[in-house]
Amino acid sequence: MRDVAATAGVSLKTVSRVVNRERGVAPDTSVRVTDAIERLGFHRNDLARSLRPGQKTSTVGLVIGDVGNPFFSGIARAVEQVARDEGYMVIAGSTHEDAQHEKELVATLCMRRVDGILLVPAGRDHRYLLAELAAGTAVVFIDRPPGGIEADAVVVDNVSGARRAVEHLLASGHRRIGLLGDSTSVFTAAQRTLGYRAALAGAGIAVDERLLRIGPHDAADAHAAARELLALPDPPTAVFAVNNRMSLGALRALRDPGRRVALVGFDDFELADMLATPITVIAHDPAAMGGAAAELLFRRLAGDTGPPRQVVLPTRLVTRGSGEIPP
Amino acid sequence: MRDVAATAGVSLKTVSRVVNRERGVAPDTSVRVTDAIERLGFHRNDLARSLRPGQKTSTVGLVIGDVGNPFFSGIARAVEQVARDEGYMVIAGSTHEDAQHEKELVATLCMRRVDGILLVPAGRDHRYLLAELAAGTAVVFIDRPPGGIEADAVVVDNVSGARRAVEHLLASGHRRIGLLGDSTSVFTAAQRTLGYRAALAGAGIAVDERLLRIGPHDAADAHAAARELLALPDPPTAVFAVNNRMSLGALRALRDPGRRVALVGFDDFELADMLATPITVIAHDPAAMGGAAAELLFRRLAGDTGPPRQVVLPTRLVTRGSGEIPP
DNA sequence: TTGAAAGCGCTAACAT
DNA sequence: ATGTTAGCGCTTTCAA
Repeated sequence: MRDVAATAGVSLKTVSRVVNRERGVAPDTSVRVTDAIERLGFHRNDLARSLRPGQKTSTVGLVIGDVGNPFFSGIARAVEQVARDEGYMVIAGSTHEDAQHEKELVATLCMRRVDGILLVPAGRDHRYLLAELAAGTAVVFIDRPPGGIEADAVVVDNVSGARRAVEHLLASGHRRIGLLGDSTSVFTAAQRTLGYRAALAGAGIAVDERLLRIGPHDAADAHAAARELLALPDPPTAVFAVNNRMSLGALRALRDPGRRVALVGFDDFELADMLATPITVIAHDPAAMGGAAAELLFRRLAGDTGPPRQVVLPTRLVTRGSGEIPP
Repeated sequence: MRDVAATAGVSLKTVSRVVNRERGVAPDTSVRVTDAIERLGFHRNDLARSLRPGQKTSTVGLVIGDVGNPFFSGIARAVEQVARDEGYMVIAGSTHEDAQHEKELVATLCMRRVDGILLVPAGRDHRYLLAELAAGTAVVFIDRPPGGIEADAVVVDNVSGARRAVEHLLASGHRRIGLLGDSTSVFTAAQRTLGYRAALAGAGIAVDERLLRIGPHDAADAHAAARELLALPDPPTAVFAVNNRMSLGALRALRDPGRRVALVGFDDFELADMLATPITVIAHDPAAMGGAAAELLFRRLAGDTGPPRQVVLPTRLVTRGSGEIPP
């Protein structure tokens, strides 16, 4: 910037004025400065800029489970869109569902002085965020609520969605319904398992714990777990998969044409309607969730200081075939 | 940091030493400082840190087409992984295949002083990067080569992959092969169209331009275009789709069970093997591409100053059924 | 082992 | 309409 000033024969402040489009610069001076900027290939250093107190970095942090998972990339897409409209950039990182990793990512983002953080938490205790919150960093939780602190959150109605799924299977006459449950440390998976239990309880059916497969975390694990279920002496006639990875695993295990096992999955996914047996799902909208969270964050950044808000998004049952297979 | 120094009763520099784990600090002094840091919830300001000349920001920029597209999110995932291992964060943005948008994103990243940029370019002219390159910002192109400048690039062998796809259809006896071609402004789509033409030329078949649908850009466009193809008086017996979005569109148009139209798509995708008719594809590995590009970038950041390198990754034909349907 | 002073690139406040 | 000065939070000499 100093070089530009020297080249244009003006002071630093004048260059600053031109760069930031402040008014009160003579047209010809402005042109001289613009020329110098062009000639020198100058870019304002936004790091130095945001060093001044009271300045924003115009950056938000996004912490998700895994960019490679379409559920999370759907969120990321929506967040990026909103951020872009607000003139913000997004720094993103994946936790791979590791609480320690989540903390490290958040710490790194704070050192980078992001104005706000959008967080799909992996851990359950977020008291480590108290200092940041107090320091004025806006934080909005996505998909899973905060633990140990009060903060904004946008989540899905997991329990009733899962309950709905299982009730749908019960309505078709299923009585032995398996569960592919992901790791209990994943909040949504735990909630959906509760919904599963609630539906069975509501129908007066005792839960057969042998039909529960808690623990598998990726599609390959889920595949193995689903095979185990089918290999039981008295296998389930239907399966509820708590998320898209579980559904994928289940699909591969269930495709054996000899047996017709019903399947309902939580999370919709691309091509679910194009499969040999189209998949019935509890659908919700990751993009809407990401968008709502981003909107909430920017409202905070714009000065909204109301009490923490919790937005709960609805789910809907999409029947496509796999969930309507009779026992 | 000043507060920490005051609280611990030491100088700024001593705090700096402790924070950066420099040696030459008495153990008890170090403890006092660490306590103060803890008590004050202090985080080093990495922005200020990287303001000093010669300092890195430990940040790389990633410019892709669209995080929501699994092809790009596969790249992003691999890049993030490598960056993480190197202690870097990733700032990402999507161009939505708009050249102007690409330039703006790159400019923003430069203002944020990223150490390097990984770029899936939307435009064809990258001379605007010359100043940055000269200023020492490392740039690696992904999926599409640079235009007008010399720079590292990791790409896929598009022409021969596409040629292979079409030759596979020709080998089954197809003579009227439609093309779903995406926008010509997308480099890979253009290259794959060349491969299509080359295969037909090699077989001595004149290209029927009415079977080419150039222009559709998302799956919905592709769906409409595929329907147009099928509605022709003399429709194609096979279709080559130049990328995953085109394949998705084609799929939905072709699922009418009454007619059996063969399909080969460029880009593999999740569940391609689980569809009613499993899809034959020209597969390659977006993650490998992203990973290789990131490795190359970090080698540059580590001081490698060799001539620009171009890495060309192979493709492979994966036959699953849709490409083996006879005419 | 510790500290003082200078300065990175920028902008806010205050001249001129 | 333009310039001067100070200082953001840190690290880098250099000195004690």
